[in-house]
Amino acid sequence: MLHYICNMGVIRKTKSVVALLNEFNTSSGAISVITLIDRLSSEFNKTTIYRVLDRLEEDGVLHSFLGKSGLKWYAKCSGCSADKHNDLHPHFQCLDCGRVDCLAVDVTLPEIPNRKIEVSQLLIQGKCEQCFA
Amino acid sequence: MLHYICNMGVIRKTKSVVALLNEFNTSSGAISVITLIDRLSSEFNKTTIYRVLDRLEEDGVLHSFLGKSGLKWYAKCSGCSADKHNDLHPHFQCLDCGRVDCLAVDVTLPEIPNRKIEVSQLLIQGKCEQCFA
DNA sequence: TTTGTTATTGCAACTATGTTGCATTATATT
DNA sequence: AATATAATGCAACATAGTTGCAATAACAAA
Repeated sequence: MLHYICNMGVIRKTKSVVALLNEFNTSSGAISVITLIDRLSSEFNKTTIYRVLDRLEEDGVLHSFLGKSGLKWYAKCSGCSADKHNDLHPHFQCLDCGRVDCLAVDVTLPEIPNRKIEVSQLLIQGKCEQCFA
Repeated sequence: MLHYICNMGVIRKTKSVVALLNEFNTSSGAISVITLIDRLSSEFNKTTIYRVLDRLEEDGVLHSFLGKSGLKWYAKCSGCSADKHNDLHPHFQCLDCGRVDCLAVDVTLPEIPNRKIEVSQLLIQGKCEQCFA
């Protein structure tokens, strides 16, 4: 059940951690914090949800990014650890159904003279596979 | 002085419009809404500032995007009108000084099968020309 | 210049997302 | 079982942005 609890550092296997990991294991794609709070706020305080997500991100289990309108989303990391983060893939948000996915695609950033690139965030919007009829 | 008031549709030349356009004419680069409110809130209500920025964007005078942490930024449009928006350039945010600029660079988006791309937002972060010693 | 239309503004109250401090509880270690 | 401390809940707070509405200002037309 807890596929992602392996080398989780200082994270304890609490009910909220289990419940949140379960959310990400039973659905592909990314989930917004708002959605998680909607689903779990009868069981857990929203502060707890924010903090557990923080910890899971620190440990490389999840990664976060901002969707359109600045809301925070989380998704399972593939190939990330607490040491190294592979967050540089783009995210795709469907303008019809709202679904958000990680794209397993390499982005070639443009050459920018005299600047040092450290992070990049690429959010692509359009119609997803289901809504693109 | 009012370089950008030309074909402004239904926009009236009010004091707040003049003041906001002046901010963008006296500085290159993008300005966050928060900064604009800081600078102008003794003269204008923040609601007014939000609404004028909205209108200027609708008219193609400014364009907006979200910086890191989801804050809204505005910058002068070059080559935009109320009809057509050329927002697809990336934005660069300096992690040292906080400065944000539009990059005059074409981005080649990756090919994504079975999806229709409508918008994309690319935020690059690192060290800007000044801070990159 | 005056008048009339309506776009624009200020204000106050509100919404929504996210954060903080602290006392209490639960987890893992010994 | 005892202990150390990570994790939680709660309440209060912080911040960005929005809404409704009455008052005001900009512009066009007379």
